[in-house]
Amino acid sequence: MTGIGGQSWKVGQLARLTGLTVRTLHHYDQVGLLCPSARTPSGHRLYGEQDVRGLYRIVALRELGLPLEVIRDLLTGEPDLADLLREHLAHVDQQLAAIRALRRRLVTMVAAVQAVGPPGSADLLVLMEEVKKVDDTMKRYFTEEQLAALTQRHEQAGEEATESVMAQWPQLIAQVQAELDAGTDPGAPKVQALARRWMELLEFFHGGDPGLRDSLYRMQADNSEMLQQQYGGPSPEMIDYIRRANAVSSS
Amino acid sequence: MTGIGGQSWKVGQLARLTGLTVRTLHHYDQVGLLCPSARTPSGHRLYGEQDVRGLYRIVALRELGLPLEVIRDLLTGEPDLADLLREHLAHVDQQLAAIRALRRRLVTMVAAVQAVGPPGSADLLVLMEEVKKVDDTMKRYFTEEQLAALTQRHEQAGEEATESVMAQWPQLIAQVQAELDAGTDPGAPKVQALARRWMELLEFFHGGDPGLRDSLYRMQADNSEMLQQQYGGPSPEMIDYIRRANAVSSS
DNA sequence: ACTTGAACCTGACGCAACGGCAGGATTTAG
DNA sequence: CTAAATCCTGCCGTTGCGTCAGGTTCAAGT
Repeated sequence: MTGIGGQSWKVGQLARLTGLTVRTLHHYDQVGLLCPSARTPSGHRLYGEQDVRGLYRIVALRELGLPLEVIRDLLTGEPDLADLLREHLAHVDQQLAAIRALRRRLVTMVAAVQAVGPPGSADLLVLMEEVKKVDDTMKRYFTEEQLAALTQRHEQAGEEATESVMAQWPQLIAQVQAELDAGTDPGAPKVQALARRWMELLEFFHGGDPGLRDSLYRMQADNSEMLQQQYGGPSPEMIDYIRRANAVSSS
Repeated sequence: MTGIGGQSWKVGQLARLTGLTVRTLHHYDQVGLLCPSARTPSGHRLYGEQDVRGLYRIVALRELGLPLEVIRDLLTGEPDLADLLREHLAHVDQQLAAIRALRRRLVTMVAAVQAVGPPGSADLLVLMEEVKKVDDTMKRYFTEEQLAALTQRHEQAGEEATESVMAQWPQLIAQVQAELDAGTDPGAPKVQALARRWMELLEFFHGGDPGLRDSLYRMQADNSEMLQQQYGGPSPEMIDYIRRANAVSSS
């Protein structure tokens, strides 16, 4: 009655046809998502053409990440697909934000671990606290988009490049500190070269984006002691020294 | 024996102390992740200082998204935290890529649905096919980073701006088509204005990024018929017309 | 000492979307 | 007519707990 001699499939055939598993079709039957419109006298499931079409719709909606229950509700009566999708999109965005935050912390943690070696169980806590502090600090100074941009740039540059740049900082800081201690004039060629190198390395982070650059500077200025103590970052004096050096060259 | 008069906590106290739930502590005991080092004669759990420290480490690792089983293995014997974290990071990256792809499809789908109205069940399949095709096409012409940048820009611009820009395209295309049909010279002021408007709207997408712009142009050129039929995109002739108009103004 | 309310215990089901197995019936090819 | 393939139903396992349920113990007030 489901069709005038319409074709029909058994579970295994339908499974091969659609790339799903037999178990999945059983499951969909069980939860009332797709019940075969017929059965053989012995109880074998028989799917008609309507069923197959329905299945394809189910798969389509499933690929959008919708839960089966929602799909079922959608197929019986439609409480507005558009609204539902937008709502789902918001949910996906939340997940996305969460997993991006997780990734940030993980990256920081990996960097920290390979920088200071495997933490001796007690240090793990301290390390995580630091990682969280860094993460919070970043979040205070950068928008979600800017953080994504930073991550992007680092991915694009590749790991070895990032490590290379990171490795050059302590060296550069030491050199500048030496000149600062020696009282070298900011206008001296040596200091000018160092300042240029400094800006190049910074460029790696902000990529020329003025928004990123400003955020970076503000974070630097506001948290210089913390950065200095925890990561051997430059002191406020050093920042000022470089600033003066740049002022000389641009005047 | 666990300490010389060391302090101890009962589940509820520890729960309040750490912000976890009693059930969670029960669970950690059950799976062997954190078994209290002592019990009262009647069986109430007593956590010592060591246990509390252990718990904090567990929470720290949990916040990195590590599964409890892995955390347990880490705490008993350490199969190198650094490797483990890197491995986990790779896993997180996979999830990230998956959810980004999902988000892309969802956004496309939402846009399509609100553009053509709620699909009449049968159309849903066609729509999804189109969405997939668009997604595949985008993936062929843009790198993952570029796609992220596109999304970012749209998020930054806000939904209403995006919709506004999208709404202006058909109008602009119609106007250009009219001039094209009328055989107006590409150098005519009217056409010049339209061409400038054209470039402005395009700017909204590539945001001035040359890589994005090139990808966009290549995709346009390679898939003009498809875009034209499916989305009322401009014809190759129209593209050429605009190109000539731009050539005039830049010469 | 007695009562009462708060805190504690163990055990078990639920969730999301199936995977995988067991044990038995049926279909189909040779 | 037999053997292999396919089908059936039902149940446990997954992840990290939430949420009862039914019973015991603790701490305080009278």
